[in-house]
Amino acid sequence: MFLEFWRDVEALLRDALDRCGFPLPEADGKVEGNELLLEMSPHADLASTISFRLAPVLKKSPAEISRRLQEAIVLEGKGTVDRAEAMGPYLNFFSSGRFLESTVLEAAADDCWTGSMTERVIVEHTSANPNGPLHVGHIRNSVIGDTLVRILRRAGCRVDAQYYVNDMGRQIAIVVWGCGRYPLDGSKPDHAIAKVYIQANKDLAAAPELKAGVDRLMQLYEAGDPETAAKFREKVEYALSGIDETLGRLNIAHDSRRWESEFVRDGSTAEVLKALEATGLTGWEEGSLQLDLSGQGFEKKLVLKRSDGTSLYTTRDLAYHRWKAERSDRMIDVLGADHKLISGQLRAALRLMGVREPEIVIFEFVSLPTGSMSTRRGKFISTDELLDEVEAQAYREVTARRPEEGEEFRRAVAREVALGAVRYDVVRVSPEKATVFDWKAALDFEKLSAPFIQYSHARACSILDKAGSFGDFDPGLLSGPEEVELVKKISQFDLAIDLAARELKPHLLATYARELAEIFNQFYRASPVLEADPGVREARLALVEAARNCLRATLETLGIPALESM
RNA sequence: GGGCGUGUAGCCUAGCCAGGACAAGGCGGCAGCCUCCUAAGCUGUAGAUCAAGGGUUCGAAUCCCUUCACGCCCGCCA
Repeated sequence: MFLEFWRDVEALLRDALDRCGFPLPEADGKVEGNELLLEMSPHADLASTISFRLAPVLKKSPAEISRRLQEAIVLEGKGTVDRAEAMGPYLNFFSSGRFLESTVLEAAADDCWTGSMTERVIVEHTSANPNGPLHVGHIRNSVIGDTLVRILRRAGCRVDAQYYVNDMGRQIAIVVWGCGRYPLDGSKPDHAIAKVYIQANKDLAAAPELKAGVDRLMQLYEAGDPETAAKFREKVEYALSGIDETLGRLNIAHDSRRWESEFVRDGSTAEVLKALEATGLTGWEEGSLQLDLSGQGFEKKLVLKRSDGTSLYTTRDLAYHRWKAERSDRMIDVLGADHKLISGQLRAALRLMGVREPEIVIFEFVSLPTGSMSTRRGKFISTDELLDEVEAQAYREVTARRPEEGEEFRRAVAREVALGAVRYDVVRVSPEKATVFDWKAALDFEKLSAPFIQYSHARACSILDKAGSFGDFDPGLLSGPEEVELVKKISQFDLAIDLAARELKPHLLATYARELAEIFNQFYRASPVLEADPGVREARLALVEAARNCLRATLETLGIPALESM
């Protein structure tokens, strides 16, 4: 679809540059992959501003360069391109009727939504400490991570979504220690663990001498004491079962878990330490092993081993990343902004060891109107609570709109609308923006939201359902402006996926989804389908089918259920 | 104090990395559209010195410098 059009335009433009004897603009290393300066434009299907770049080199006006290029373009054999026009300094390209027709045919056949990437990718996301439930800060990690997984799969990659289980940290030792003092009540496992964790922290704050008990647990666990290991394993698994349940409500599942203790037990953490010592940049300070990263631009030394001999999160993480590097072509970590510094140090240390560095997607924090969240202090809105509230609101909405439907239908719709609303609300904002959680916005199901997109899909389904089967169609009859716009937007599915997959920007797909739904709704309003004249009716039905398939593929890639009725 | 990030209409956000054709959406405001395929929809309208100041450029929301505001980090926590 659109990527093919893009490649055809590139070929035409390169060829024209050749004919004119014009050079490619200086590749200043920044324009990588787009030295022809092609961009989306409201004035064309694809536009180039290359003439501006060439003007000082050729000592000609941009308009003249565009005119010469247009004259030099030979369309022959490029079926997706209809024409090129020099519009002042700009060079505008327009897609052909044949391109639009084949887009409708492919999309209606529902077999054009997977790209051609083939890399093996490991995406690590969520990886929350198993010391309590996911809260509304964590879901940003989970939703961005899972959406990236889905986008990369859609692009063609083989993806392994991993949860890195922090079972060796102090937090977990505190949980295990706390469980020795307080029973877990019968509530949802992750919530029950949090209660003990919060109480244990209070105890420790009140009586700091108790800390020794926690330290001792950490040492025993690191040493591999079987009884301690069983306790840790049990509590962590218990918390994870609750976390998994919540993730399930969000339509998120990991393919595998890696426990950080694995990397201590199998000796790879020790190997990493050895490899780092071989760089000559490590040293012992006050009994702890530290790595000097000043050559990599980090002032602070990185502590690799505590003075009591136990390892630290970062050291184990280095072993984990070495493991991942050996098993993937791309590895991607989704991390909160608080990990910016440490992940930079991690990359620097990997560089020193000659291990490929991960691509890191950093997202800024979600805070409450009253301030930042904290599991330790019990100050958070849990994801479960959020989903419950949104679901209740969705239930009220669907009951008001579809009173004739049964309880089961309304419950099911409410659940899927709520899940979609929460996911979309998170994914639509670019990760580098800090956000403040807002109940009112979370419960708003209007235009800039998942239900808006789900609704478009349901409308398309409704039309197709009423139409039943229909015969051959001529896509050439789709010439109204709303029809053409819709086809063009459908064709851009592969572009949206490709861009989001290469740049790891899931919010680009959220934007695409909104635009697609919006254009479908405009088409819906302007173009009767079932009552259209024979011929036009079949063509429009095919377009509705194409749009339905595209909406469904887009929603699925966003992890949002594509409801057929709501 | 140092590092990183953010600042776009009353509110939330896209665009910024790869500078170019009128700064794009949503919420809220105002005005319309259901004898017609689901109105969770569609149409119109008002609302922006793109934080401030300087610079680079034929051209800056976008690049550079300074300042201000907010967030995060600077732990033998994760």
